[in-house]
Amino acid sequence: MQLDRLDARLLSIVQTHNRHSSEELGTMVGLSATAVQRRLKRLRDAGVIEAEVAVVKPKSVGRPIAMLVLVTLERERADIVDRFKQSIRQTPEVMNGYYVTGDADFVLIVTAESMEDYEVFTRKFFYENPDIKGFKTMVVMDRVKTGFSVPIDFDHFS
Amino acid sequence: MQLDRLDARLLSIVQTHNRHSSEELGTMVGLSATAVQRRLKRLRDAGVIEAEVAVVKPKSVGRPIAMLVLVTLERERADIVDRFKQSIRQTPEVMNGYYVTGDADFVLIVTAESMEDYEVFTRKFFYENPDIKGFKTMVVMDRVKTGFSVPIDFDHFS
DNA sequence: TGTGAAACCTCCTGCAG
DNA sequence: CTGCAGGAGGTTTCACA
Repeated sequence: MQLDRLDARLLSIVQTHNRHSSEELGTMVGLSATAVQRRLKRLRDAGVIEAEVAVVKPKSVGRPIAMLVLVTLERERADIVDRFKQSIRQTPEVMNGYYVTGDADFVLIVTAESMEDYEVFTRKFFYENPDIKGFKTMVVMDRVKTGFSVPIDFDHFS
Repeated sequence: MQLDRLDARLLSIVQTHNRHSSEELGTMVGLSATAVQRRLKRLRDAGVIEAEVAVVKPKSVGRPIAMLVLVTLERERADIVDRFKQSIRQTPEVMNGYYVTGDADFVLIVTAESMEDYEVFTRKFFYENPDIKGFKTMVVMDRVKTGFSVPIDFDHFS
């Protein structure tokens, strides 16, 4: 799908604040409310906007701590990789999972209620999985930047 | 703020799909539309809901690739750490930044338009920063799980 | 908590530029 | 593609029970 500068500006706004009215958005980018709605619908239907979500503070729901885990598989074979991707998707404690090149095969962000809780998690998720060669846990002391705001360069759009 | 089971159920819904009508939410959790809206407003005001955002597909806006970078500082001193946190917040290419214990001091998720673009970024962001001792780049081959869904255990709420 | 009313917003459609 | 206008339905905030 081909985007123009107005789409880009709308995206950069709604990706950080999705509760503006169409009229507000219209005055911000210089369009009518109707045009804004048409464009947002187009962006949603085309999958440019993948989802619209509320961000919940983890501490408020009893998950104050997070770990960053570097995972290495026994063998980097397609079926093993796919199987591990599946288990990532099915495990709610894993908030974030990346398949990467380099020292590790996967990098995960895992939330926990406590250290003991995380320890229990590692037993079930890592030690009982024969595909996993090893993992290294780094405790997250501060989530400096969370969120998924993509930098948007307006000059790249007509 | 004290949450109950209904709040927890509302949160678990809106954190993955924030476009339900209040009435839909009401029938899902067993409340009237008005009560749902009152609760959501309370959760927003209390900061339990930190933000409401649209998730934009990075590929659609010209940022098809991502790197995961392990950063080590020259010295882990409070003022140096704080200065680096600030530069993370001010740099849009850094989508995600964590201050961690262990082998590295920070872990970043950086988006780029291309490898050359990333190389330019590393010169400006890492090599020109005297606080940085070193960094190790891992190319993200697949973003298996992105998003911010916190696992919510309903049993933990009255 | 629920109900009901009023004001506003959304979303879709048709029409015109 | 744009804006304008109309209508159905959802949101949001009141007061009141």
